[in-house]
Amino acid sequence: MSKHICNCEHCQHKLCAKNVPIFSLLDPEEIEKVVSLIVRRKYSKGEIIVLEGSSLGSLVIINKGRVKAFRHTYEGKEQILYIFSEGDFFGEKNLIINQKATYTVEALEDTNICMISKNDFQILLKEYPAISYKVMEELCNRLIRLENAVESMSIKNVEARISSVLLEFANKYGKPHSKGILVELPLSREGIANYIGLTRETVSRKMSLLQDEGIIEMVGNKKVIIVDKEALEDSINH
Amino acid sequence: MSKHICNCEHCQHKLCAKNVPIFSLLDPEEIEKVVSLIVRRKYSKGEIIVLEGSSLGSLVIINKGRVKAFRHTYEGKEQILYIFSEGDFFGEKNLIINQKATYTVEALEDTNICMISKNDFQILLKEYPAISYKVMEELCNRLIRLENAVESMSIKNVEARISSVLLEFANKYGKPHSKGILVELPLSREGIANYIGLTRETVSRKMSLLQDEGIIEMVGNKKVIIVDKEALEDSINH
DNA sequence: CGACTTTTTGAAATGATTCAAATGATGTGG
DNA sequence: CCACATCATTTGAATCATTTCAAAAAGTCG
Repeated sequence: MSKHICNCEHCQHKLCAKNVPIFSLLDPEEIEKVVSLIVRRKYSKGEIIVLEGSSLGSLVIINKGRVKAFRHTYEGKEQILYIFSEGDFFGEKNLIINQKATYTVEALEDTNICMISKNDFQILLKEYPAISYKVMEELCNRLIRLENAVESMSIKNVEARISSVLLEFANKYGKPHSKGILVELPLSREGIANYIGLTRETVSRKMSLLQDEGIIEMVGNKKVIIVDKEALEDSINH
Repeated sequence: MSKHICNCEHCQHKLCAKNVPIFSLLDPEEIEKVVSLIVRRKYSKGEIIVLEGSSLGSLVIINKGRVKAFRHTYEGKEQILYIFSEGDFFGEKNLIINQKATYTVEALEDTNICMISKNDFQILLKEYPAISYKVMEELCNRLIRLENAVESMSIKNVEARISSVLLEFANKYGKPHSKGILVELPLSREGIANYIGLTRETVSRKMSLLQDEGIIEMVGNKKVIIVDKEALEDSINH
């Protein structure tokens, strides 16, 4: 990981763009150009950044914070599709295929974003093919994530779905801890339920079960320690 | 739709590549170059084209026929992720992020494919940015399809899921008919079940129900007439 | 036409959901 | 820093829909 020059309060130093995966192949001069096109904005926890069905007309890149992307089903439930954090982007569907937002995006915590207008981004894509390549990479990764989600949701074994999600969070947000891996959950029980298509009660019951088995340990409502990662992995494949 | 010069038995005339969406922005000269890189192959119904976990090392474009892309869950069930037909491609994950196949691909009928090696395709991407753009477009569409699938699978109302799939098939494969839209189903009842995460018995029961309501009419096992498309659409949103 | 495969239908079992209540966590103001 | 009010989580019991297993009916193909 290369050191970057950034000690400003809101990460406004130009070289920050270097840390955004889709711009990572650009050289400093090109980064400068990208940075000149960026508009910054801040959102507080709970604020809506994009509403399903609207057309934002910009690519949004997360600079700091976490957001959830979800849809409201007609039944009133929300289905969470993605959790985006630093370096992730969204709004690409509007830029690439002129499609209105397929999900609502809401800040899970205080969040800073960078926006590049449709026009500017299309120019960038043409000028720097390396960006296209990086975007394709990320779209592929997102496809894999959704393919896994579809498989996971077709699985009858609900415990395996919970294990999957806990491992996903552990890989993304986990930190070493004396008892295992400490994970700050980005979502409440209800959020987790909406992420994997269950009810909050079921999530609660199954997580308690995993705790009884000594596989995880809950620390308050917002943290979990993965005590036995292997057991968690095993419980997915049966 | 521009007329193309093609009267050969297996569509081997060069200009056929013009009909592949990702090459559609290229001019005749460029198409020629692409065509020179293509290796053709045929598969019979039921044959495996790619096995999950293998690395094919080529982009595969379907020239004629239909295939299903699926995974085996540990429970032994198969989860179908995509049905690809003429003009669709797969194998892009290996080329773009060096990822082994995330699904098995099997021919649903006799199928002709075109293959372009990883190396050649990467050269094409660099040389013709228009291809990158088209690939991104298609990846976006695939994301939308999977996002819909995830939402659909989290919905409790099973009848709505069946209606969704029937409409999807109607849009892709439907033909006008005196009673409505005649659809040649690409999948058996069991296949449909594996596509939307249900059992074949449930699919059977719910389709019979739709028939009793006069919304569809089954013609043997492999065809369905959508009699009342609006009612089908309504049943999704409630 | 006849053998085989696929689909349909029936009845019982299973497991998540629902609704309700209790317990536990969190954050605020005194 | 504690007490209280609020919100989230857990737990319990009944319900409901899909699954499962089994058998009959219908469709397909040589």
